[in-house]
Amino acid sequence: MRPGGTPAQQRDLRAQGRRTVARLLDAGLRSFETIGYAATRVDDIVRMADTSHGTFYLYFASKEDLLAALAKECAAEMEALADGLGPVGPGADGREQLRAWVQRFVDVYRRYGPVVRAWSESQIADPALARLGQRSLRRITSKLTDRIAEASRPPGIDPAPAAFALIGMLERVNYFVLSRGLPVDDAAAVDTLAAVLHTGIFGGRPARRAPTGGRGRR
Amino acid sequence: MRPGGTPAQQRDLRAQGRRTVARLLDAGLRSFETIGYAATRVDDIVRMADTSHGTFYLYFASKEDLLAALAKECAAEMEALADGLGPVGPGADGREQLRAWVQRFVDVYRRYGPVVRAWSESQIADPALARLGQRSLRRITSKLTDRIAEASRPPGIDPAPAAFALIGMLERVNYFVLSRGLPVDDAAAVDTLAAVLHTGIFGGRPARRAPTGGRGRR
Amino acid sequence: MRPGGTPAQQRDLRAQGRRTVARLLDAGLRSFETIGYAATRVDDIVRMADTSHGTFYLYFASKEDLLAALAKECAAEMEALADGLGPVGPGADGREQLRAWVQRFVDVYRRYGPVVRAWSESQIADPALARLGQRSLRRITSKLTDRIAEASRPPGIDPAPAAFALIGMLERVNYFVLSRGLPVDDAAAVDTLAAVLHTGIFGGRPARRAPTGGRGRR
Amino acid sequence: MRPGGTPAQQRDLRAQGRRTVARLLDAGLRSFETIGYAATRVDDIVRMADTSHGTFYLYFASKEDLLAALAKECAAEMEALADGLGPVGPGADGREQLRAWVQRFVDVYRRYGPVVRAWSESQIADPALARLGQRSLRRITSKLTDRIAEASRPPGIDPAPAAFALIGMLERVNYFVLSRGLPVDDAAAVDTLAAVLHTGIFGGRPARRAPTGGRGRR
DNA sequence: GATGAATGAGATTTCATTCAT
DNA sequence: TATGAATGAAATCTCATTCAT
Repeated sequence: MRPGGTPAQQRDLRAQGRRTVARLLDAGLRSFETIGYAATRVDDIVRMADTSHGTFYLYFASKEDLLAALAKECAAEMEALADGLGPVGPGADGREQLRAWVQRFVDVYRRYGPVVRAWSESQIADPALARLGQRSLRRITSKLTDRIAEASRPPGIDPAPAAFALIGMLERVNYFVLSRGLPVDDAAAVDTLAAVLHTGIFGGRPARRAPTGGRGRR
Repeated sequence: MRPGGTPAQQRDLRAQGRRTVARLLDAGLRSFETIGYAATRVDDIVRMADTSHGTFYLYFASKEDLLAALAKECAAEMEALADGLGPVGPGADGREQLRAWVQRFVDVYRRYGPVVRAWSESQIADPALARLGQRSLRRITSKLTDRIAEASRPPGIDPAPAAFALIGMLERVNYFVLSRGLPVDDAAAVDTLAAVLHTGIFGGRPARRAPTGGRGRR
Repeated sequence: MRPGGTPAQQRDLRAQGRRTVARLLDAGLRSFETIGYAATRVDDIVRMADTSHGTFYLYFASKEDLLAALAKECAAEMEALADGLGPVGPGADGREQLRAWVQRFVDVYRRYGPVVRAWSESQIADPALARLGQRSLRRITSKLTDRIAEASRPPGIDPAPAAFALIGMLERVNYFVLSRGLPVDDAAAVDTLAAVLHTGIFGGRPARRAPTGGRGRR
Repeated sequence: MRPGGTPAQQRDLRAQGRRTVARLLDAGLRSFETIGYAATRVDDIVRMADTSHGTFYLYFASKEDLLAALAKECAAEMEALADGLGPVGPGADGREQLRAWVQRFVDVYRRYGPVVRAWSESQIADPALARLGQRSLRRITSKLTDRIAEASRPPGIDPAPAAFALIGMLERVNYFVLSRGLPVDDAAAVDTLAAVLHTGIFGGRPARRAPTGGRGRR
């Protein structure tokens, strides 16, 4: 659990060491959240984790190594999420299932959003890390592509770009709403996202009468 | 036209100076595109613009100041784009109109994408710049919100989050496809985006028979 | 003791760190002495202290911050000096006491002269530093003003400007004689200063034996 | 009149050129006054003189060259001032004469104070300029030394250091009172300075009854 | 296991001076 | 005579990483 960076993996940590690793990972995540990966200094992380520079390098080979550790956690979560999406039918239950899945995405993103963003930021960076990201993104979109392809999707929808549209829409709306404090109600956002995806991508029939929405809140 | 940064605005430039400003802005944009804002050094910019550090600081107070100048241009383009979207009807012409608009977004983003991304990256950074971004985003989404609200949208769609979904989806797909070399055909992407938005957000009727879609991915 | 600059005060230093701070302070003082504050480069200081730029900024925020640290030491010394001046009587013992005090001023100035001068040089610069200087000067002159006011001073002497005259005369003569190599004997300078101050400001009677004196009024 | 710097002296200026030189000299003086010589940028000077960098170097070889031009003016004034001090008698007329002379010093210093200070600041700087300053200081103090030596000075007063004390006291008090806004009345300062010098250095008899002082203003 | 100290390469920024018009 | 543009050497400052205790 939470294996830490390269140097940490070459030893077997005791309880105290594992706690320190966790503190550093959390501090990194928090700082990436607040000021972004690029702007985060190792000093910020160790101050937040209430430890020292020396200790940081006891467990991580570099700042990027810590990002990589977080990224592995994040990739695992995201892939599990993608795998958790079953076939989406056109009816009300399909929509409801989609809604639940979007909600799960929100939960994961609330924790790992900073990592996802750091990933895009650190454009070329470490090739190994970049490959990890691309591989993960490919797995996720390929799973989604399959789900879209098998659905009774409307004409004009090409499954591959639609998968990118799906994941991109989720990511950005979550970013806008969670990280910036945008003036949008969370529940309404989840409902709307599910509706757009269902109707627009999975060929869902619009809900007869919207139990929650339709009143056009602003 | 292309007013340059803070120091440049306090003098009135001659033709030569204006040319240099333009060269620096272009070089900055190109470098942000290639290696990202964070990774770009002032040195990269001046080498690309074939001038000296001293000259850079004659026209811009800092790298962030250059970003701000580009951001103003970008905000103007994006707001014009938003204003250019007329009412979207549910029929084939509504869909076609949306497709054309998405294509225009692609064109603008091809130029200013790096700025848009830098904007999110440089999270809190300079407050004035952050405010500019928020104001601009608000204007754009508010315009889109109006268009969505007046359309015969499907139930379950709340216009405000839908506007964020719209712009977020466009932004990310363009980023994936344009900036990363993702394995998606451009035209198919535009068609699919237009279709998702039309059906999923503006309550458009699905096209009778999809002329472009259905052929799978590449 | 010797608390260092702003960054140093936010941590608690160990012995090694305190030694480094002291080395930097001494190197700064020496360089200010030799070539003046304005002409001193951080590079001069770190070379003299046999350390690196990085280390300098570990303990001081800037060259000015180091000056401020020295200034605090200097202000404390100067204020202690001012407090050490007792009532000055008109007789030989008053004169002798004044002479001893002037000699102590010389000793303090020999160490902190460069700081005093840098203080006036860096005219408005950092407002906090300027305020510190003004406050200190006010304390010193106010103490001196009191001593002058209580002495049997000659008519025409207003204590407040006289205090400035006293401190100004001491400062400049020390600067001329100590820092520039002006052709004046140190002991004669101290004697003369004490005599001028005693007779001219504190209403002292001229010394008994004197080839030119003896017209002994009062 | 106001010959300008080295480059200017190699041409003969027309009216317009002479006006520009004067504007630059004044701007320099004003800036030295406000923020000091070291902190003054050529840019400050040309902006204040409402002209350009190119023009500056048309008339002055460097920033230091402008200081040198001002310094020559200043040295001439100061030496004339020193020459203007006649023998100082011990009586009331001697004191009055001294008072008038101190007042003339104040007038000169009000204009050239910044130059005097820049002179001390720019410690080693250009050797030619340094020599000019030392020569001028020597002339002035030597003249003053003679006047002190010939006066019926009190015992314990060595003329050479006394001359430095005299000029140093005048300089600093003027600096404190004129340049810093110190809480001292100008007229009282002049009276007090004259009294201190007369009694303390020139062996003057104290005034019978003090017209201004004695009540110990603060 | 943990820490504060130190480093130095590299990035940013300044500014006196020269140049082209 | 005047100007804005350009320069580049030098100065300041940052920060990931290593080291000694």
